[in-house]
Amino acid sequence: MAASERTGNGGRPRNGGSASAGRPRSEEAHQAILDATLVLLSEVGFSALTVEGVASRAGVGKATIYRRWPSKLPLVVDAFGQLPAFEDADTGSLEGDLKAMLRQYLENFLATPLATVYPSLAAERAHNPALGELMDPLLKGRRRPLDAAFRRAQARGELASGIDIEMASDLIVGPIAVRLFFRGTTIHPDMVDGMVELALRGVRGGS
Amino acid sequence: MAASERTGNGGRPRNGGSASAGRPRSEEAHQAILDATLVLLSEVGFSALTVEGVASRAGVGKATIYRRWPSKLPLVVDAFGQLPAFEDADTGSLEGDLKAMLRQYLENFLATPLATVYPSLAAERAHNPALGELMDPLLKGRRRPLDAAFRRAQARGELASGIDIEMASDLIVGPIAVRLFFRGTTIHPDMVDGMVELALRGVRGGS
DNA sequence: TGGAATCGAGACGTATAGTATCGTAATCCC
DNA sequence: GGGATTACGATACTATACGTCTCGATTCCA
Repeated sequence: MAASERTGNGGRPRNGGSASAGRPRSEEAHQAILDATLVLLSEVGFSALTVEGVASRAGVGKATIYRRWPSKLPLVVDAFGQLPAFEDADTGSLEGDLKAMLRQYLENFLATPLATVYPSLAAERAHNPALGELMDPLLKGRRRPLDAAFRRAQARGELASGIDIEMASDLIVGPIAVRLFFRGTTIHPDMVDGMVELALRGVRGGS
Repeated sequence: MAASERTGNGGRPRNGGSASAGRPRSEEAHQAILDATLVLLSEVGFSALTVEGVASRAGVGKATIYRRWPSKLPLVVDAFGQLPAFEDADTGSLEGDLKAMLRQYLENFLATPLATVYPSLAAERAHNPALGELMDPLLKGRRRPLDAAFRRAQARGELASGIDIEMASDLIVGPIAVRLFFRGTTIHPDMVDGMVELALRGVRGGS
């Protein structure tokens, strides 16, 4: 899988364990390709991203790319894996944790052009189950600090233990995703606080 | 071919108001193109949708398509406009309204392959501002019944008048969009109730 | 009846995906 | 060291799709 090819030892020969002579794959080229992919992704977006463009920007031949990734999609998935994710913040309260993490994530990733990879991959996975399987572990990992905050809150007794954390996490992330990607709205960092409060207290609870 | 060629709004000539001789645009072709677009969209998805495929499926020439839509994207946007949206439900309570509307929308649209148009358009708009402007009125219109339910609840005193309806609406729609499009999860209609309750009462409010 | 704009069909040029083939360069094994 | 093996960058190649354009025929208006 692509995953095994980017697990640190990127410049590995094709056969992981068995005998392998010959020139090893260049780790430099590997990283240059991923970097170029991210740069181009933020410059022209996913649909205008061409493999030839990546090759040229990375200073490698096309074959060097196709030797590592079967197509443009897994390449972008791997590049996606190098993007900043949620960073755990343990402030002592659930509300504080969520606000801090969302602010950080917003400023470091969602507000950058790189964030457009997200809806592009979402669009593709709908008709490409293999892509979904490639993405899911990545997505899950990226969101882990969020789930951890909910679990800490439960441990503190701050949150009912019966709460469905997955659903709660969707409730926090969902509105931001919709605004950003579907409605094309920019989100001011200050708006994050209001959103978190609304999600925590509920629409009906009133502010 | 003896069909009545109504010069309706759909097949309007290039010049809206001024004099126009010549054969009028075929309303049949217009609708056939939109229909074929939707069929193919659900069959192969957006990225694999080809204008040639649409032309062939609709039984028209490519020029007939490009005469009406400058590119594939606006065509898909127009087709998108023909898809089922929220249907207003006035049950007497906000919770009832939301549950009913979401269930209906889920079953009539989100659970069908047609729903994949959504993330595709979201992906494109990120790097195509013109598309965003084309979509926004459509999106706003589709969500209007949802906003209306919130306003009714406010009028009944069921909901604090200070609530930001746009944000509340995002809170309802967001989790579903994230599950469906980003995480690739299917949503059982029964799950809608739990989501609405969580959004209304808040994560912290209780079970 | 003639002008105008349409129709379906498809040729055309450009661009990109993905494959295959160059000659060269790096590494392993003997 | 030397030979085998594999990767390297570069580029030619096939196939597909976009968007433009032309064709003769059709349909409507004046």
